[in-house]
Amino acid sequence: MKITIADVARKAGVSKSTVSRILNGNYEQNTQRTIDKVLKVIEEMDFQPNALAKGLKSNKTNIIGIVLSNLKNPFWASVLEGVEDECRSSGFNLMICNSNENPRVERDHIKSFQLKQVEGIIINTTLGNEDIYKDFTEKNFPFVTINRKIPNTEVNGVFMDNIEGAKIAVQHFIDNGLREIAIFIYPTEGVSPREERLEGYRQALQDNSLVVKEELIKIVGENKEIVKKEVKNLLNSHQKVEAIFSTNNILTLYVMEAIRELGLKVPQDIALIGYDETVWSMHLNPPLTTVYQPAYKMGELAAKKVIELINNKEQKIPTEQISLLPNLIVRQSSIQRSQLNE
Amino acid sequence: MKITIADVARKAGVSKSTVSRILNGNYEQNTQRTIDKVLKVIEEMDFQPNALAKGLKSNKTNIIGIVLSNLKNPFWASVLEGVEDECRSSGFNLMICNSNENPRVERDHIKSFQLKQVEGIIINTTLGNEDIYKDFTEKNFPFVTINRKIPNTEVNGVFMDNIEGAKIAVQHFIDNGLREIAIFIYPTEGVSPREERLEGYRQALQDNSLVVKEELIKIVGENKEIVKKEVKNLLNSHQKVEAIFSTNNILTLYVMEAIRELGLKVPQDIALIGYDETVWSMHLNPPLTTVYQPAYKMGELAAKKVIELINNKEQKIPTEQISLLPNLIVRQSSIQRSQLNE
DNA sequence: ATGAAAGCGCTAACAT
DNA sequence: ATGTTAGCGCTTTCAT
Repeated sequence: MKITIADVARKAGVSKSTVSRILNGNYEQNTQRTIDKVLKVIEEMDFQPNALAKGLKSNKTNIIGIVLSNLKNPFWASVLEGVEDECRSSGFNLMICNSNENPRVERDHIKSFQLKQVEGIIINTTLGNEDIYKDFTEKNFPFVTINRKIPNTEVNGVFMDNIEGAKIAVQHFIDNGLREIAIFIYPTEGVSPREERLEGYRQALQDNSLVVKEELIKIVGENKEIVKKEVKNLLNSHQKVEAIFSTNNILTLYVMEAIRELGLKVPQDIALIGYDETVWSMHLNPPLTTVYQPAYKMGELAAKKVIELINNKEQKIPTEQISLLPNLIVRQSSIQRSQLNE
Repeated sequence: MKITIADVARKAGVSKSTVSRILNGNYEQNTQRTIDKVLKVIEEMDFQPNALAKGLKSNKTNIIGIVLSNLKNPFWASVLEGVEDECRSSGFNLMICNSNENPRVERDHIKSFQLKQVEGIIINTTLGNEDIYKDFTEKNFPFVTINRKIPNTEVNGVFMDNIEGAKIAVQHFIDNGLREIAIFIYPTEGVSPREERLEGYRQALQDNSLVVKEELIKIVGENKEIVKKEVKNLLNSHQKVEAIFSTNNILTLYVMEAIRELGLKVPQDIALIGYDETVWSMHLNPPLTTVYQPAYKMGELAAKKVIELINNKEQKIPTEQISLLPNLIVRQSSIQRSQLNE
């Protein structure tokens, strides 16, 4: 049933080695006649070399594994696209799985990738398996983390500069004359992008000699109703709040809904900036100012890095942390009426 | 460096066969002592069986491949999640790639999957490689299409009932007293979901004895500005239009933007229904009525189907087409003021 | 209850 | 310029 290299060799009247050589482009020493003959037979028989056998022998599978923690967030779709494109253009296949933020699941997936002999792994870590990451790095196994930093561990990674991202958002508010700026953020829990966004928020205020008011820092979960309640409480309190910096794309939708339900207008009553540019940002009412993160680029660079590591396994390449700069996409949600009319 | 079954055998003082048996749960005829001993050594050495060798020998890789055509659309993220979950719980790994709607790329990916000996393939076809699909089906190779139907070809597939989806949307308009209903749709180009949505639109009108007005059928490309121009032309013409059925989630955002720019209100001036429920639908202003499609379910069922085919390769299972029903999520965008005040 | 040995399909060192 | 041969790490039949 399945055609092997031996079948081709027999039919072409040559040895398996010759077929193998030609298959792999080691033409140098072959007669053009032989090459043509073998190629013709391969074509005729529609021969498909078995990558398993090849991989077993050569220790190269041309497979990269990626572990994501959340497929639903469009941010990750872009990252995945970047990784996929890069893999494709470099001739690698991509194995994907979803840890769903569960370290146990992540661990299983990594093990499974190893059994399958993937040549490298890209991961958005759940921060529960540092021992594995450390082990990989020590063993020189091609491994790249994305998005989340791993504390106290020198591994290859591609990250966003989240401090900067928060700073440009808050600075933009300040530049527009807003001073009472609240931040909505998920519990940081050691997740570096969250910690950094909060840190960036603080820094931006301090850089402008403004005091950081703890009551304007709203740490919220993913429950929509609770988020909305927090927004309403904040805006109804005697706290003066002029602007909200919402640090997650879905969270921002909840915030807007709450504001709308209060009968308040963005940006006239309250200015708003969201984190992560999405397809819908510009279509919200009003169009939303967002911190754009180069997600596709992050995926692409991560893939490039693993591939570089794979192609240079002999050399011990020093670990590298790449940091990508976000930028602000200014729309109406963040600009007060006075500016709007200029 | 790498530990093999031979190393384990040596250390445990047994043969490779014994280790292999125990590894694969063929305990029946082994002494408990041997089992324990071998298991202990496996544990101690942290032995990881090489799936390549296993696959080469056993002709089973436990890998499924999926070819998607568009990673960015959140609809596909849900599908992917369904596929991934099902694969995981059934012990399969998932290889993913993106055809980007390009049949040539799709073809390359499929070839590549075959070389890697994937045991089954799930695909959202670009409709350019029917020969391959037919071939797979004839050869009894586990193969399932999703979302798009392949004309004149009996292959396994999981689809949405797009005729029904369009009908419930249009019927909802009609039930609310709206008669002049326009549809915005991408060029059908043989893509079954588009054809069916258009068909469903026509049927719904006819079922209610309304005439289908060709000038209310707007076939548009993906260019935002052109879409907006079309919307404006339509609403500014002396055509009476009471409602718009927008058949794609991104398209709907463009439509809304154009309406807003015209100074018209949804739903008072023009009612609107979009296709595909998304995270942002409920947060638009006004909240958008959408046709919800069970995307996760589609992914899950497709994966279940390939796995079923994989596990029963001997039997020729007749091809099956599964159709999933969408349903309408009613929000304010589709309900005219009169209803709103009830 | 366990072991020996052949072989899955390929590559590569060595031989010619 | 091409062929021979010995594995890669595993499974599995056949022996014992």
